Amino acid sequence: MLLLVNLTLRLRTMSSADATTDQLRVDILDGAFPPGARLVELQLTERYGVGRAAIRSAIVELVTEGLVTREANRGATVRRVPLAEAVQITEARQALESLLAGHAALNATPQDRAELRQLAADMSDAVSSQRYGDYSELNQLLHRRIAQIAQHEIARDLVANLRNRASHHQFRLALQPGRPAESLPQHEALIAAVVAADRSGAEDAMRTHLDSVISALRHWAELGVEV
Amino acid sequence: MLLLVNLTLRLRTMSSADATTDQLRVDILDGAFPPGARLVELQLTERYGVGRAAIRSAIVELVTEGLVTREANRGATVRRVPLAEAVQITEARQALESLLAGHAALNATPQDRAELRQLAADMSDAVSSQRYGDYSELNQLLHRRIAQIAQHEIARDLVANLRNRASHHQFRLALQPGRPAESLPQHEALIAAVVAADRSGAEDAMRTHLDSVISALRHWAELGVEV
DNA sequence: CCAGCCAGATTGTATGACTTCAAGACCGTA
DNA sequence: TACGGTCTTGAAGTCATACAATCTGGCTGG
Repeated sequence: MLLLVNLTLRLRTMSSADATTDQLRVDILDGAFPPGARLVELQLTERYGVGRAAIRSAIVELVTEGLVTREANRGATVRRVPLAEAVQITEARQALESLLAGHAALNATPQDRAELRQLAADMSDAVSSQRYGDYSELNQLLHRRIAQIAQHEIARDLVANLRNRASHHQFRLALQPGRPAESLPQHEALIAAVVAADRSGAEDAMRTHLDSVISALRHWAELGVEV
Repeated sequence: MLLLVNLTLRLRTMSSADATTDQLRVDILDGAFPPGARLVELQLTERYGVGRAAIRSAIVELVTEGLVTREANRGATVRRVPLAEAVQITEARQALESLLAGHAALNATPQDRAELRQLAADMSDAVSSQRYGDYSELNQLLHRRIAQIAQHEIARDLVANLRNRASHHQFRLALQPGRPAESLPQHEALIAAVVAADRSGAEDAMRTHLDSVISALRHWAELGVEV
């Protein structure tokens, strides 16, 4: 029922331009348009079967989201995010996700806490049986659930955008050998604190977790790794 | 010289559509379009002397910035920000501006520190001679300078946007009697920590300062104050 | 060999026409 | 009078087209 309402609400709000924006965003995040790819308006009108107006609208929106850059009379390209910027993005995420974790610790319902406990078990299983793809998905799910539980729309939206911006680096980092072993206990500590309604504990756990992501990124930066 | 380069760079990037976006944003923030005002595209084309496309582009951008809402086939209106949301916005600012204050403490040059000291003196003067308008401007200047000194573009941009979103409430709060007397020592502590290159001190001072803003907003919310 | 110029490609912008939608006016009936 | 449905209208949503401005790359002539 709620789902249905939600669906019709989305349909009501979604013009073809908005739908095009979403599709283009997904295509960029999925790598269909890799960083540096040119986004030529006419080509996109064919690809998505809409007019140039819709394409321009989508590009404007994605520029403000930081996924696309535009030069006057030169056109739009998929933004290439340097490692130094990925570090800043993750620092901002750290500040905001700590806030979310703290709120989640306060607002979690008994169902939420049970679900989080289950999630911790699933993550542990995935790592011990070396299903790293599953672990990566559970990882993202955890961050999303924390954000939902916190009931803090402002921070949630900002974090979602920041995650998109750095998704390329985030993805590469998750593939790093040894990362799961390092991050699992951090995630477990985070979940334990949220389940225990320990606000400052949850904030600290999230901060610590993202500290380790940041230092991994910084480590790469020092090695001169480039995209 | 640097200014000139910057200027031409802006001109190169600024199409009339982008300029229109900036003007419309300023007009909204200045109150020329108060919260709830309808933004009818045809009227705006006359006001700004540009085509409908430019107006639509501006509206799309301001929607993603959270200043404007849009309903399908109904049009755009200036967003009305409820107090509860202003609280969330300020909480997010707290998280991000603490980060900025910490970085500013690390990155400030001797010139920056001298300037900040001067700023503290000016603020104190303004309050003691009851020039509250000046104090309010110096207040904004301080936050902007801290953000510049921190050299953290990601957080700086996010905070600038958050400030815009809540500017209405922020403005009303600044007019509150007793606010300057409460916030002045907090600002002085913040400046002292940044000048002393005390990272965690600066973070704490910024957090404390915005804590007092948040509780003032919450206090209003409980009184049932509405916009 | 190179400076300058021309042509193609692409964006920037405006305009007109048409469709879709929602709100309010209008009208007929009980 | 009150209710319910239909009609009108205002505005957004979309597309096609046109033309100007600008960049790019290649060609040409000295």
